[in-house]
Amino acid sequence: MYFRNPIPSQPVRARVLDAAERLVLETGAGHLTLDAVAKCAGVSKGGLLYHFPSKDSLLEAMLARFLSDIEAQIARRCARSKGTPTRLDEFRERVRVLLEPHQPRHRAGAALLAASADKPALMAHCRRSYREFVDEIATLPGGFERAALVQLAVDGLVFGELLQLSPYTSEERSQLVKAILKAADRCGRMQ
Amino acid sequence: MYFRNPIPSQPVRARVLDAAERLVLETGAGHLTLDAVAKCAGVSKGGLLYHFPSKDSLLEAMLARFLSDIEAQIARRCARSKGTPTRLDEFRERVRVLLEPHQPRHRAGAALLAASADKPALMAHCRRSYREFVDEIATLPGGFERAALVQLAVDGLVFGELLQLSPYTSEERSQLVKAILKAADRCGRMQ
DNA sequence: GCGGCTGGACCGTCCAGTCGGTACAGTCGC
DNA sequence: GCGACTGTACCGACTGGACGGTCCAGCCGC
Repeated sequence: MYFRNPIPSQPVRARVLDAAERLVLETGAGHLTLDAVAKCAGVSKGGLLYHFPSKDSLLEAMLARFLSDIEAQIARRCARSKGTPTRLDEFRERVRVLLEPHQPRHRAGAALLAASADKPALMAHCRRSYREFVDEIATLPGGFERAALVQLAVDGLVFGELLQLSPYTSEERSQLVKAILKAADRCGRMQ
Repeated sequence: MYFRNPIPSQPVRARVLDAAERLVLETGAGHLTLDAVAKCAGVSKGGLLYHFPSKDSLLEAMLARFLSDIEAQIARRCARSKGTPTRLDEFRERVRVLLEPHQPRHRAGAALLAASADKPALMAHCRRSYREFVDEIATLPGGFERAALVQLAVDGLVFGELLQLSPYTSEERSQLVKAILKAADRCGRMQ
């Protein structure tokens, strides 16, 4: 399993993962090839395959980084505020993290597109992770439904942008983000 | 342009498009190959290429069918109810159509994944179509924000399922669908 | 001089698209 | 009514390039 490694030395790996994400977003998940990634990351193909022995392992690493990055960012943001964070705090920070404007947060979501196109089986891990999250938000005062609806809206916006389907101007987008955050706040209130 | 053709004779074309959608969902957009589509549709490769002279044209046809199918279904559902349908009626029917349980509505959404993976430029057409829709819902009594949020939740649920990321049980799903429909109804009321 | 790391030539497979065909229905001059 | 010809639908071997992955010869810090 490539998920949850002790994180080998960073620089090359990180550059490769960055390159892979960029390629997915700029050329489409179907054009994510090892040669293109190597070129884009400034590594030789041999070098790439030394760090990621197969394309699958690259995809797994992309997903793993995507998941751990989100958690790390949420933790960092929660730590910044005083006191121990509540479930609601975490939920709100997650929404904020996911909705951060385009660069570079979205780049990470590219991992989902790439995995789904190339090896849908890899999505199982993310689905489990999503499930744990859903189980947690179900304990919010507002209940499962309210929080899940907010999360769905977040997903809709993010996926729309990842697929280049989102038609919103940046003003409309920030208007929507504000509305979603407000809805997230309501998840802390009993209904 | 392959969009908006006078619709050539159906049977083979439809079978091919069905096969392409199935392949995307079952094997991932990256495994949508002409040979696989031909085999799955029970046509020879030459036969396939007679109807769709290139892979791009197949993708365009998938998108075109996806878009026109949605409109057709909305129109059919609106026609079923008495009186001339209002904007709100149309909006609600759109939500219902998109959220119809898995088969075969989702199959059509596969077109989005395939196009985004293979030829992201094709998404522009869909984005424009989405934009027109957004402009329309902005005129609902509840305003742009409320309706857009509902639509985002719809998108989130659908894309989550297309990417096999959605972790919801079927009870949870129908609970969420009910909640989304209720929210759609609120779009008809002044805020 | 050894081991972690990099470079890039090379290989077999896969894939989009080509091409030369077959089959058959229609039609037009005669 | 018949043979020459045309257009439509379809077939599948083939090709050239791309792609994932292998192999091995270095390079450089220690």
